[in-house]
Amino acid sequence: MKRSESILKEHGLRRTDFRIKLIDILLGQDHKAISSSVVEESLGDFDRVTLYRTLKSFENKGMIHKVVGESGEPRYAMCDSKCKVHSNVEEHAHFNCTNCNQTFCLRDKGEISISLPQNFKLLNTDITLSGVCAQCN
Amino acid sequence: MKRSESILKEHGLRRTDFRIKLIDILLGQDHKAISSSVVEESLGDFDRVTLYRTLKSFENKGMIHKVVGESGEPRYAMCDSKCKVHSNVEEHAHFNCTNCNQTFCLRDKGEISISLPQNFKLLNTDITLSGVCAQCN
DNA sequence: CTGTGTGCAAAGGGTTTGCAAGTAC
DNA sequence: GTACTTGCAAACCCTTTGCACACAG
Repeated sequence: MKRSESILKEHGLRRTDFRIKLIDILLGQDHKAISSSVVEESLGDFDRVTLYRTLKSFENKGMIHKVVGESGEPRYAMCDSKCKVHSNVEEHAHFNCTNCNQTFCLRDKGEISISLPQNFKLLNTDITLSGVCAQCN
Repeated sequence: MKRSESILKEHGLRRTDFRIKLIDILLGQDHKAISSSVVEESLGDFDRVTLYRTLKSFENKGMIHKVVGESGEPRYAMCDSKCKVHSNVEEHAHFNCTNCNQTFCLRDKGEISISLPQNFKLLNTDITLSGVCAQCN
């Protein structure tokens, strides 16, 4: 069984062609988060509505996580062991290259020290770095 | 001259009723970033297109900064001395309350230590915290 | 067979564009 | 008077919803 198929089975979702293709695309991104429009380019023949619904269903199952960058355009990446978005905790930071506009999932969550106003309770930290990636440097 | 008017003059923009009203609304938020829909509620009689254009023009002038949270909904806040978005550097972190959904501009930029992949060049750090604010706590 | 998934059409909502009229300076 | 602003209408684009058909299990 392909990896994409076992991922679907693990999460109790039916193994359809569309979903397998989508997971394969996401798995092929090597820790980069891509937008739905980029997914579309790779999908070839597709229905946009199905894509949206499938992404949402994957997200709900904790299979993928959504990153919303400065542009507001949502991007998606497969979750791995360091990805616990379903419990509202981002386990890694993201990096957006200002040149090629690609978004990378970093291995590191990062350590942050910041002073909050009185009586504010911190639950989650979302860190998005930007700069120039290795390819563009 | 009102503060809002002098801000406009400083940035070389004409002092129209709409702009003065908008700046007054933003100044009245006490370091909270608000969405355009919230601005609309305060504006009363307004034209949405003018609002979008004015926000964009203010942003380009470095008078306000835009924060895009997890929802992807853009929010805006007046810039102060600690706000240098026009040079692509965020000088403070943001905090989003998961209860009241308000976004606060923090005084602190925060210190972060994180390891980047080889040859990545870091230019900017965007930190968005979430949790419960003092009012909701 | 049954419930889940997909495709199509249409609606919804936020944002942008074009253009004519209005107004700050 | 001139260039900048505004208001209105319409276009755009992404996303969601409704519903009938298709298909995995």
